[in-house]
Amino acid sequence: MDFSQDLIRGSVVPVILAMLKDRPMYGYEILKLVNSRTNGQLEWKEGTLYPTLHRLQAQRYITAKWADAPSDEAPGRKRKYYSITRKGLAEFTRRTEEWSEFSLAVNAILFGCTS
Amino acid sequence: MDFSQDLIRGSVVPVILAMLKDRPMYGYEILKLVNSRTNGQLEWKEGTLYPTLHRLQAQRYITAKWADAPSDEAPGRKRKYYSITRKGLAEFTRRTEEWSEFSLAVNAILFGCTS
DNA sequence: TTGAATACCTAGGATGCCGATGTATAATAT
DNA sequence: ATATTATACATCGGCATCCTAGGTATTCAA
Repeated sequence: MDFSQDLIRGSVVPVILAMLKDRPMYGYEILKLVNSRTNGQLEWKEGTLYPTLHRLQAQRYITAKWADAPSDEAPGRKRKYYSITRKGLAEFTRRTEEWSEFSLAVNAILFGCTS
Repeated sequence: MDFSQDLIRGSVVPVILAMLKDRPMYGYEILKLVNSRTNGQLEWKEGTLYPTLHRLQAQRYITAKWADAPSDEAPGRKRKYYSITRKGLAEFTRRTEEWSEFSLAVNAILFGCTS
């Protein structure tokens, strides 16, 4: 199944924040992890991810820091690591609640429950 | 809770098709019913609904027919009733399945389940 | 008769996903 | 040696679509 752009739109920000909630990550890593965590169902494009990261940074939900990749991983490579801020954590909570209520409302209509 | 536009976008078409699956309806009716069925959580604007109905009609997912409102309901009023087509029904099925898989994938990331 | 509710409509602004394209380096294959 | 792939970052413009703001017209209650 290849999800429509309109579905993707609503999920990019909350999913990024959810990823960074656990630990700092770099863009390319997020891209691959979202892909593998959903068995290729959520397959973001780079043209979607990178501008979104910059936007979240401008909104102070995340911070960025260039650093060397660990020498036992990818020696000599530079990566841009993103971390979630306190403000971003609050936004994550808000977005997650929003998603929960939203998906409940949509499910109620799509799958009956007209009681 | 006031849902973001990005969340709304993915749901408008499947929800309309779900409504019309049961019976023909007119635009204003859909607007009010979506609102009440979700306790005001999904509150579409007219500028969202009407262009979408026209688009769905152009795509042959629904058909439109002007008719008088029932005399015991709103005598003298004209309404534009929309019905779902066979093609629209197939699209509804496709969209509903897409939504199910999508929300599962998003939930998996937002609420852990990293197993 | 004034307002609200019903019932339809569109134009244009704003937003954001994606295809295409670009840069650069490291690892791998031929 | 050289070509290709994978890693890792980035931007631009096209396109779709949600919403604000405005419009028309009718019915009904205050």
